[in-house]
Amino acid sequence: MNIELKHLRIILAIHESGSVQKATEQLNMTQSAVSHQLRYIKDQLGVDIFIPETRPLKLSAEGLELINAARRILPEVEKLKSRFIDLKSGQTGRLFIAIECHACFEWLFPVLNLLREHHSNVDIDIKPGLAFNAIEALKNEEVDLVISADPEKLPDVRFHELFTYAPTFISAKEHPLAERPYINASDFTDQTVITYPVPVERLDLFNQLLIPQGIEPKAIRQIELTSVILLLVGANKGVSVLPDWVLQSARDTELLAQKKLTKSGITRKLYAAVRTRDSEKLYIETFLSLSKDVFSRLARPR
Amino acid sequence: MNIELKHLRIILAIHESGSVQKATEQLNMTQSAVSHQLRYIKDQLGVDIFIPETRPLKLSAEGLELINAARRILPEVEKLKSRFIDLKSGQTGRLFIAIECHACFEWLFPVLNLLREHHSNVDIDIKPGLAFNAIEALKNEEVDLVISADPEKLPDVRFHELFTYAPTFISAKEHPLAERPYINASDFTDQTVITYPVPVERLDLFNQLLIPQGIEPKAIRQIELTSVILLLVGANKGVSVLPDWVLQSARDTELLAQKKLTKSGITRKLYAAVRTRDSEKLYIETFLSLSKDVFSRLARPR
DNA sequence: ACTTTAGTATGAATCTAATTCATAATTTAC
DNA sequence: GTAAATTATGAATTAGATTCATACTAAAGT
Repeated sequence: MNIELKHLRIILAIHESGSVQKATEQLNMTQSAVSHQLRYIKDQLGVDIFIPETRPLKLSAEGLELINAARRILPEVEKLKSRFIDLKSGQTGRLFIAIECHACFEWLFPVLNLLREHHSNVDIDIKPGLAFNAIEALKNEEVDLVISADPEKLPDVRFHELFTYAPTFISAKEHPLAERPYINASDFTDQTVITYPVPVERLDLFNQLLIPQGIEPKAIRQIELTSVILLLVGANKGVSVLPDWVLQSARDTELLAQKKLTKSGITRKLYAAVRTRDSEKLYIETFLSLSKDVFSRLARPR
Repeated sequence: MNIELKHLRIILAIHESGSVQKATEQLNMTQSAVSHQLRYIKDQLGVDIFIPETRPLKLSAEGLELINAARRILPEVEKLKSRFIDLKSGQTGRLFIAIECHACFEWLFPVLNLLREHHSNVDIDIKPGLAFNAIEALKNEEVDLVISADPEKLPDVRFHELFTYAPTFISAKEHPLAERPYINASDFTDQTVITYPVPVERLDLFNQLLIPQGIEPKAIRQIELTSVILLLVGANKGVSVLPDWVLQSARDTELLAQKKLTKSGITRKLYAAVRTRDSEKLYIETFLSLSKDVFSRLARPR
């Protein structure tokens, strides 16, 4: 016994319109096609749905049951379909984010709060602990967006540029290096560097400057909170390198000296990586534009 | 967006078995067919159901929703299908009965009580007020079975013979006609005849004997209850004609004389008329065999 | 009761969609 | 890295659905 949704729709249309003829319109079928299908359905179920040779067509006892079932089942299917329309367009969905850049919490939190206001039907969350292999997690759909500074050319992943920033050296004002116009890699050899508690390869200072030049600082001290890093540097317990926008938006920077790295300065770009097929989803687009908004406000010196 | 039950079944089978390959068995499809369908479904819904290039196949967030929906919808459809299997076989259904023969209540009630015991899932009822056009009501599915003494040759209706009976004359023992070996039509001209309250054309006495011979009795008195008719006849308030089995099963017949009608006697047959397509339904068959059982018990003189 | 009209059923032809076969491309396991 | 298993794909085939033309049936009008 083969019964499909199409058949339920046909039976329902005939019953509600009162005749095969009238049902043809809403079904977009010819009278003949409907009639053939009606016969097929009858053969499949083994019983007459409509009492033969009556006009207007009258449901049989069995037909009534079929109608009742159709009225339970079809709305479920319609709900499913509109759910998928929403999912596809990004009215609803899931946005799990992995961040490779530790300082990014600073601007990401406000962005997500705004995003939640715009898209209350989207499940938004930051997934920690995936930073090292975030792009892989993106492909596996463990996460849906990765904040990364290292774009790759991948067929299924698209990197949307968010903004440019400059990793910037900071020290206490009384620190000897505070006199320099800029800081070189070699200057770090006898310094204690304060960093976020992540592998050094993921820090701009190391992957852009120290590792390429084979230089190691005297000591590394790992601190979680940006404000504590600023405090320790201000107290001359070490030096650090943070994105310029962190410094511009932070309070209590009057004790600090800020210097560019290398004579020409280092600049980096942050990207939001998403699966290509998610790119045009509404909440992804909103995320991108909100990120730029929030960043431009943060980066504006106070 | 076109989505059918077939598609839900395919997705569910793939997910539950873990791979397209394994799903082919329970779907009775080749791997290629499943793969083509999977692609079609993806195109229709506009999203990936399974995360591409992973094995074992892993559901995407959207795929999970689809599975959940399938698990809601498919059991409903299965329920519907097994309901129709039951309906077709006669495990369940409706048995509305029209009776053209008024005396038939006598054996019909016990039959229906027994039938209810055997088929608790069948909705059994007697529909009064359809007696004159009962076969039409049968075709229109207002009723499902008609007790009739007048079989017709119809394409969609089958008449199952139930049993033979003899319309039998009764009078008080002291009544003049009680001396006769048998009763003729002409004997009724000066009699008061007690009948059920139905049109005379539907009474055996009239349609078999009096109307063909153009004879009218002196008076007709209509009484609903068989026992009251017997009482009145016993009290010599009139004569009557009832089926022999009514007389054989009734108490208080010692005051009555019973005579056959005409020299050769009149016999009639009762039939159960059902729509041909219902003929092999279980509860119809049970009805027929129970009717014969009950009748043979009733007709056995006590 | 007969004729007309509207609706329904049906067979053959046509068109569309599904399936198969053969084979390529991927992925996993060793 | 190679072999084994799984999945994807294109072309050919098959099955299924639809159309067209027309026959049939039931209701409405004369």
